[in-house]
Amino acid sequence: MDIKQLYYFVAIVEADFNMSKASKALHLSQPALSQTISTMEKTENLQLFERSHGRLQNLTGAGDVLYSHAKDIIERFEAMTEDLQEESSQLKGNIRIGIPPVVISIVFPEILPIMLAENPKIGFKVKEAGAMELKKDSATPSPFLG
Amino acid sequence: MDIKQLYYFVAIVEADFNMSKASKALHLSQPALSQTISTMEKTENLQLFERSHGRLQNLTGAGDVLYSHAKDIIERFEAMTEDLQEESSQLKGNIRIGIPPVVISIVFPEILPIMLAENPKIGFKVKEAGAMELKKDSATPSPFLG
DNA sequence: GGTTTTTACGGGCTGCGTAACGATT
DNA sequence: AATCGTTACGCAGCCCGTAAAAACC
Repeated sequence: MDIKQLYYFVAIVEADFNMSKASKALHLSQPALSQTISTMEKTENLQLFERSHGRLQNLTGAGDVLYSHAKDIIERFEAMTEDLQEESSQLKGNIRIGIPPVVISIVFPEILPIMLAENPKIGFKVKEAGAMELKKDSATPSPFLG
Repeated sequence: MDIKQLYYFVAIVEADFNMSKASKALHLSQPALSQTISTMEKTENLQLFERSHGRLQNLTGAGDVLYSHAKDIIERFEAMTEDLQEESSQLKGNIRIGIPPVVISIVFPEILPIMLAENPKIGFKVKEAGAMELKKDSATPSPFLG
């Protein structure tokens, strides 16, 4: 059993037990889907769908059990994925910022809190000094990214 | 990302960040484990462990996030597996039972309710008749499984 | 030298697509 | 005829184990 299989299974249910429809939604060939489900049923030794007239008709009892669990797990799985993507997109490292007092009085209250909130992993080190002072201190091209 | 990978990851954390130890617990070669984690980190584009001195030392922030989610998902996954195994072990079909009155008076109250409770999917059809009558009706060897 | 992790390499398994078939409407 | 599902087949990708190396104790 595998997350992907849970996705496939749920997709079929939510495509009104129509494998062809589900396979399109999954961007997967229909035989691949059929085979996956078949393998699943054999491996777990249970029947998930009621089949008749060569079509899927409904969920069996076991299918019902699987469906509710699958929905739950998928939901949590996607929550995890979301959190992880957020982590991976978060910038890390240290940024030294030098701003003259006149500028910081405008920039700080508006921009900095947002940057800090969106990137808690960044260590901001703000140095407040006159323009002359900053120029001397900084050997890097930009006063904002050093 | 995959359930199996979550298992692997959690195993490492719970083996005190010792891959060799974890690999034994997982019945998996240590290089395979190392590679899986490495692939995971690259694929998801995040670092899960703090590494230094050629060892794993601790979880990173991202690792923390993954760990809590993973524990949760694994727990639910195992709950599902348990439920499914129960489904698959349940016997299905129909059983015709023929018992003479003298026997049924003993068997029914003691055994049958248990059988019914443990196997709700079975359709029990109990026929009560004298021993002679049953023998005539049944062409099958056992009076209990036909 | 003993642990621990990473890298390299090769083989077996599996998941998938294409194709063909079978069943139903 | 059109739709739906299963079966057959071949290939690419991966997962893993063995082996070897690198880093650290």
